[in-house]
Amino acid sequence: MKLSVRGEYALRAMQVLARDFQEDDSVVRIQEISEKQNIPKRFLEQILNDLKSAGVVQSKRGVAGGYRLKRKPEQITLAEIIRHIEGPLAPVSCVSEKYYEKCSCPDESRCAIRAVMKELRDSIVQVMEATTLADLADRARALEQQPLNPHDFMI
Amino acid sequence: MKLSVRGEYALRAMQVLARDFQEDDSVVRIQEISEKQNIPKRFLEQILNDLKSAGVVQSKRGVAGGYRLKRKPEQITLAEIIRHIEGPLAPVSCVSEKYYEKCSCPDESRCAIRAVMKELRDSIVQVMEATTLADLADRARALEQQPLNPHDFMI
DNA sequence: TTAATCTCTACTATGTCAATAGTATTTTTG
DNA sequence: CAAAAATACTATTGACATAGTAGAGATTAA
Repeated sequence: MKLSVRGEYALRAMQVLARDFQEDDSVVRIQEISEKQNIPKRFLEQILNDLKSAGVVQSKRGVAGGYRLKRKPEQITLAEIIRHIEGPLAPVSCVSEKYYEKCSCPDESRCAIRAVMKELRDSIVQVMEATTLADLADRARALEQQPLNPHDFMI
Repeated sequence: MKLSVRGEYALRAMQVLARDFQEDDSVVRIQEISEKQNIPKRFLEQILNDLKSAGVVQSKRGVAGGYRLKRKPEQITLAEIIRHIEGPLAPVSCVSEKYYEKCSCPDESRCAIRAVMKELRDSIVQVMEATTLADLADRARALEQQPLNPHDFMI
């Protein structure tokens, strides 16, 4: 059920771009994202390049180059990012809406596991479609306000 | 976010054992599970062996040998099975209750992604903890009643 | 022209999926 | 009681995907 490291890095990189997003053409260097998030730089390059072909980010080459979100943070969901990096959100492909593949079981229509996996897919998709990069940035800003570990504030 | 093939096979095998479960000492042969579910036999052996050390099934060797659930189907959840086969249910280890691991991000307590992943973990755990092998067997029986593909019955 | 940056391709290491082969145990049968 | 057959058990191996590294090239600003 785990996200791949690739997928996790992608989300963390997008969180940085979302947090620093401005309407002008300002970009953030790979180096900077890499340092802020402890992500291996060369690996991050590949991931950002993927997200570029996916239309999530755009890049500027050369000396003052870097990456920025191609659309507003409100218009990019976590689901979109993960689908481009990892493929289906569904735990098994036979319940995927966007990447359906027949599974090896004898009769999908009578597979009880498939029924449960559909429920699971729905809850996963629900969360990932509902959360945009803008939400992420808002939350990040809120968390930055807290001076200490949030556990200390739980009543 | 995908289940490994191993995990999927484990669930499908347990579905068979749950469906055929009886209070006596009857066992089901690997061969039979393998045929019913189109799972490579030799691979299934390894998976069932894992589930044996996990205390989910028990085995009987020799001519009339095979596998059976070690406990009643009501007492085995999908969460237990997947945790033993795959490890954490959480999409990233830094939000796992049972298998927590520090992640590489600079400050977990201020990571917005982590907050979202926690929500996701909760919905996943909710479904997997709530579903027992008895539920699966009930659903399987109900689906067997339906003569045709359930899509045909949706209004 | 130089330096900083992204881009592209290739390579390595590790882990997972799956198949293969052989071993150990139990029941049946002669 | 011993041999044979059926079954679970264990270890090894190869193919493929994932994670990460490396080098050379292309583009841009100063």
